[in-house]
Amino acid sequence: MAGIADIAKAAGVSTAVVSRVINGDSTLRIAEETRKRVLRTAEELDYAPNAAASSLRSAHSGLIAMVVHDVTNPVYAEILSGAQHKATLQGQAILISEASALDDRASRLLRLIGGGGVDGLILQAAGGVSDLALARAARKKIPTVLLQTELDAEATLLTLPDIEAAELATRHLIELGHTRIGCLATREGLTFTQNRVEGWRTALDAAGLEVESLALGFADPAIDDGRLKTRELLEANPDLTGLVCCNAVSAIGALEAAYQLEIDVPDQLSIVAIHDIEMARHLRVPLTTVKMPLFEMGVRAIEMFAKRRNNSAGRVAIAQEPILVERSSTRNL
Amino acid sequence: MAGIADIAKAAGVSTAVVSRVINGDSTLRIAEETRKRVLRTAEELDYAPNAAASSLRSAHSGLIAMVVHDVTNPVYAEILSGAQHKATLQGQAILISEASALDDRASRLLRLIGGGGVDGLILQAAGGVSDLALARAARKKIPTVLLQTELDAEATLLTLPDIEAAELATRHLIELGHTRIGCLATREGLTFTQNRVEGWRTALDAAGLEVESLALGFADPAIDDGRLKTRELLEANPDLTGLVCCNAVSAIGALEAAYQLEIDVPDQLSIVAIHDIEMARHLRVPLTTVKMPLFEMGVRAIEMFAKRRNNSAGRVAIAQEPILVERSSTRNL
DNA sequence: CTGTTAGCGCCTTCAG
DNA sequence: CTGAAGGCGCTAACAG
Repeated sequence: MAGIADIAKAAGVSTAVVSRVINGDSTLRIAEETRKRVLRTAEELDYAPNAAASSLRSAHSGLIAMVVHDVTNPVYAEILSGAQHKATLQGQAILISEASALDDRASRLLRLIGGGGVDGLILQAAGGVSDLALARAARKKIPTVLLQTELDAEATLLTLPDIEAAELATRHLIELGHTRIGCLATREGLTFTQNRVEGWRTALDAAGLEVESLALGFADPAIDDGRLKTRELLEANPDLTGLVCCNAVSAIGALEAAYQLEIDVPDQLSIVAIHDIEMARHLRVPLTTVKMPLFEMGVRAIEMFAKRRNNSAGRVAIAQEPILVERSSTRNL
Repeated sequence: MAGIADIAKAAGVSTAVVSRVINGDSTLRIAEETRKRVLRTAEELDYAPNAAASSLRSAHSGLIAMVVHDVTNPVYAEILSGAQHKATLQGQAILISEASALDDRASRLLRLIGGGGVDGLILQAAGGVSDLALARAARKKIPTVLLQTELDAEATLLTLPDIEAAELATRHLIELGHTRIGCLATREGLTFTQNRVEGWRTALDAAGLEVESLALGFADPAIDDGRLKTRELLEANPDLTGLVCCNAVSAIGALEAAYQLEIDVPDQLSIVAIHDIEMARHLRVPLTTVKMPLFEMGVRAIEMFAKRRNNSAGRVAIAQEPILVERSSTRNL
């Protein structure tokens, strides 16, 4: 395992020169020939800088940890995709983990977070599972980006245009002539849930429609929970003709629920979902969705760790507008 | 940022004791009281071991890199899920990356791989993009697990029961009375592609059916490529009544192709897919699939890095049997 | 049983 | 313009 010293010796220079050549130190004035020779020698000896030593010395690892609830969720996958893409461009790599991994006191990720092993932390927080990680991060001054959910004033909150998206979805149904429109929201109490519910309410209000408080349900972003909660919602409100699902995954469950209850979509019930995952168009009933800038969100999350160094906390809204993608799950009344 | 020295001083012991107490060194005989005190002091000072220093010294980082083609692919997500789960239990964390990230010479991941920054490498290799990473890994003696695809004798090859799965899928169609059964395989040339094609052939042979070589197509695990290649396959072989798709994602494309060609599934064409992703049951036509032990594969991949230390290369087959999950995309002729 | 000490491999002043 | 040297924080071997 060739080290910096070996190549210094082989090239007939000092270790300092090697280090600076390798790291492309621009303040270094050196004969072009020597530079070439150093590089060549490094290549020949198959030199690769030791990652641990380098981070020990430089105090940053080039690693960003991303903590999500369920690595299997296609919505998050889109975010990861953006994050991974941008991270690569910035010379960073991404550690992925489910929030449950933080429960274990001895979890590696927790140790990395505590011990400066990561340069940044992206948290898709909900429910409070990751509070521990967050607390540690804060104490250690690790730059943290919160995805969509407020948790702590120290971290940057990155948000999607939730209100707009929900309004757009609701308005679409209204324009199709629907007047009794329910909402299957995401988990209760989260910032973005509140915003989406607000968007739904606002759109109904603006159209002079009555907001039936019973027509609001909450489901986790899982197909089965979506199915269950939609079922309850539909049974409690048999007169609904439109449903805004705040998450595409739970919307799949909603479709399922309607199917089980023998409610035809879209003839008897129109459904719009927030998040335009790829599967949406291939479902039993191709889903009308509102496309959100998820990939972009991943990109922005990573960017935060590059740009920053100055402004830490605060909120950053992703400006890109949500877009309505009409498919077959909605129709005029 | 409290260090080991601070807590040693505060607790009135040496740094060595602190280190060993913190790391739970079982060979250390120490008064229970002292041990408690050290732990308490560490807690009070909010001590967290420095990750870089620790890996520098101990020569392992607790990081496993997993390289896949497309983080958005639900099949891989299942594998990641298993890997993440097991890694957490083993006190390791997972670095995720798309293979394209390795193209960049300066990519962090590549540097980690070269510079001993990761303890292991899991490669879902195909096409050769990741050869560079692999070569580096081999040179640096980083334990590597290849997922499904043979690339290099130095690495452990972890395989699914591909032949059995394809046989099972094909046999299912045969039992339903089909005699003209095509195969939409995965990318040409890969080990597991060959195995699945072999399974298809074997099953046909065993039933005394003719293998029409024209009825074999290859598609990448993407919906659109699946659609395209199925279309070609179907147009070249209009008499097919059954199709074995070697990948669930391309199978979605196959469904799409049939729909576009106005071929009814399952009335005119029965489709079985390998890999039982969650979406399969929610598709336009709920897909009959062969469930493979993907989660298990993730778990096993990670286990390799714990158990090993002795046997490096070789192949490991995941024994768990593939299971047929009947849904609506297949019917008797 | 506990403490002292010598690096792990690199980067970065500071002399030369 | 280049080389020598001191740690970064921790661990493992070796004294005491």
